[in-house]
Amino acid sequence: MLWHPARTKTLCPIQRCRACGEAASFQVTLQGRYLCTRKISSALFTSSVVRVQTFEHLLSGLNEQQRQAVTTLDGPVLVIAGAGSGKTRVLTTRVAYLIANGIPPERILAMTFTNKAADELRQRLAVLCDPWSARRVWAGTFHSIFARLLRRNAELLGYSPNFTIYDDDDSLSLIRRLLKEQNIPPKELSPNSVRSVISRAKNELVYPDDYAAQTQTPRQQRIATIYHLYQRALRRADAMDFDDLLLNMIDLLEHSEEVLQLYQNLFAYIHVDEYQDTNKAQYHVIKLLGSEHRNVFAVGDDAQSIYSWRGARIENIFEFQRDFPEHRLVRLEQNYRSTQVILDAANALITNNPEQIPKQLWTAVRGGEPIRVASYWDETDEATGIVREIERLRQAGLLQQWSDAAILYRINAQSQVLEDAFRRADIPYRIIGGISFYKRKEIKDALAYLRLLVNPSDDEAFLRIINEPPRGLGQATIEHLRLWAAHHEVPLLAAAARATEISAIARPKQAVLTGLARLIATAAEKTTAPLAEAIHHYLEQTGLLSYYTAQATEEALDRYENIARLIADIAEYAAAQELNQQTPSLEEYLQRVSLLTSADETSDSDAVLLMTLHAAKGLEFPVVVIAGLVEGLLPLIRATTTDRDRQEERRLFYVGITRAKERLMLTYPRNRSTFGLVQGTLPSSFLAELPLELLDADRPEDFAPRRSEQLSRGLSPSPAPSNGRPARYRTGMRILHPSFGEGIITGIEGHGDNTKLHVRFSTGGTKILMAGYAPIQVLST
DNA sequence: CTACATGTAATTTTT
DNA sequence: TTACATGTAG
Ligand SMILES: Nc1ncnc2c1ncn2[C@@H]1O[C@H](COP(=O)(O)OP(=O)(O)OP(=O)(O)O)[C@@H](O)[C@H]1O
Repeated sequence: MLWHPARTKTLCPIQRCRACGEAASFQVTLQGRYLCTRKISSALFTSSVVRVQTFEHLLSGLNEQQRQAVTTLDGPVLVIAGAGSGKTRVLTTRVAYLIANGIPPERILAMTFTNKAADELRQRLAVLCDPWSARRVWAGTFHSIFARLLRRNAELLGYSPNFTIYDDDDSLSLIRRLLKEQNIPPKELSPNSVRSVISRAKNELVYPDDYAAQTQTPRQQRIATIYHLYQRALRRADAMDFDDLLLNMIDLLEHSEEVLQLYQNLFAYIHVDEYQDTNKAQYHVIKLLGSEHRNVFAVGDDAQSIYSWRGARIENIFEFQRDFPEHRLVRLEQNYRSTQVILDAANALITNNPEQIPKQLWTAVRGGEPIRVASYWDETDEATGIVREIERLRQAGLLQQWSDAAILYRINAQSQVLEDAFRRADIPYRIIGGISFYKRKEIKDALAYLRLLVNPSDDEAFLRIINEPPRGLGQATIEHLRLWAAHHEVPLLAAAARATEISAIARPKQAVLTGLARLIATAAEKTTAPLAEAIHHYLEQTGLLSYYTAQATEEALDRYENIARLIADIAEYAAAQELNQQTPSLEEYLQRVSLLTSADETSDSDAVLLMTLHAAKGLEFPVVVIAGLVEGLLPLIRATTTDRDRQEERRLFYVGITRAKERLMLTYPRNRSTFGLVQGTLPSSFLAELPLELLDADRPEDFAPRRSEQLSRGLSPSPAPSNGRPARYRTGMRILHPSFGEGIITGIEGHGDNTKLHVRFSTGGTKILMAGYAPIQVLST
């Protein structure tokens, strides 16, 4: 495995850029892997007393186990440890330690879960080492790092370096289009389910041909066809979806031995945070990159694995142990985040998951405030109660700043009521994630116009804007254009430019199309104008801006403002780039935007934070409120819920609890209004899994297990989870459904969570309802 | 081709 | 309750 600088030069622009940096130290380390690393580090240790002190300084904030993890430089290291035990701190310090040991920062790879976490890593490194080194480390999410690497090597895979990244919406509308072309009505095969099947397949490394080969049902065969067409369409549009970023990275590395060696050598040290939530494809890349030098450092907690629905595999932990048998396993046992009370509650909860790796966790913070469990009449009440409690804490001086408090919930929809309550109380709040700025319609439209400048083959973008603002181009015109484009195998934009050749389209519309194409082509030409200005001008030309200003409704004005904000954002980006002496480019901006994670949206205003439990992973707050502890919501129970899902819900709750440093409050409403119909709820069964003596509950009798149950729970380590659905259905039962009205059960199909009910409604129709999901009320047996 | 009206079904979590 | 999709009238 020798280094070939000459050959790599053409493949990897990083090497060329680096030439202006510190060539000397670079060359020394380039020769080999661990041998040279050790040589360098030992040389530094012996030659410089000052440096040794620096290392001590780095290690001073760590306990013995943490030090071991940090200072094990060579070979694989796996850190498996509970919440708040300092895993992220260990990872950060270790990167700093490597740099202090003379490892060039650009040879260190660190995969984080969000871009924000990567930024924080760099900020820490800037303090621990120096800002210049911090900036050179390869830190980011799997997706964003892979996107960068893929751009550099795009041609090798048959893409252009400016390939577009399709987000969920783009994929979905593409799939919709393909279904239509195949004459499959969305009712028979929902675009959403096709997308999720394809995505799941990709996460499992199942390619279209593999998938087609293993189809069993006609439905799967249809999906296989769509999957195939979908990949072809993506390629033609010079686009990748999120999953492709991972798959194509694998392709790239397996494509040529040379490229593989290049990156195996470049990334001499590989780090993965939140390792429990990596999927098969991600692990595959880790293995490809790390199998030679074996310097792979992974930290994680199986009890915090909450993304299995996205293909994450806890099994990757065990596979790591198998594939890197010589690894050093480090366990961290001291929790530095939470009080004893909070930690005890979390530990008690998680023991209900029999499959979790057992972990000891202790904290030096004795005692702590009991966990408040508050009950409210309904969700509005609940939100008001939470806000009042936050206000009370603030007044009592127990909340230094608003942002020391976070409200967590299971689904985004829950934020609405909370938002209203905060607004009423006039307390600053901020929603993390949810419908982000970049997902708004007008922003996506504007971005679609921009995408076309960078990638003229981007058909999804073109279809998005072809009649936005309205230009009188409707279904018929679009259909003709599409047929012609398909026939001539050119992108839609190119077809539009040649619209005069399409006789099926009326003259006036041809002119509109060519005009639009010319406008885009002109804007795509290089200008000397500053980026944001040029874009502003372009968006004005498209008519998008005037479309909104002309309407003068409040909504339209809002949209106009949002686009203005987008332009301001671009200007800000450009300024930041120039500050770093880098040229801003639209390409880079668009890539950044498409790879934003929900945690990334920054703002320094002091506000109470509202986010989903998923979004809270890795964060910590002095005060945490978890809202909506209602059976069916947390744990979320759907028709398809399995026991494994239930365990994941429990882990999700575990993640939530362990975000709290000092105070934890859990709330539930006794009634929930769904579609305007009020329904009684049961408190989450998870509440009964928390030791009662740690709680300060309004109505413990609502959820606490009865004495006899408590005894039996104590005896059997893994109680069979009750599935929290008290209603048992029988044929002949009379039931009430909020939208269908009264009906009689005429048949029952399947069992457990898959129970389907055949119900004949008094209104005449017969429906098949999912017993676990449908909001059914039993009237009589 | 667009705009409006009516009916329908629906609520996970996100890179 | 709302959001979206489909159908119909202009
Ligand atoms: N040795 C230590 N001494 C003091 N504080 C520490 C130490 N190690 C970690 N901490 C602090 O403990 C808190 C939790 O650390 P960190 O976020 O790294 O834990 P984690 O294991 O990554 O947590 P999680 O898995 O819950 O995300 C942080 O505030 C961190 O600064």
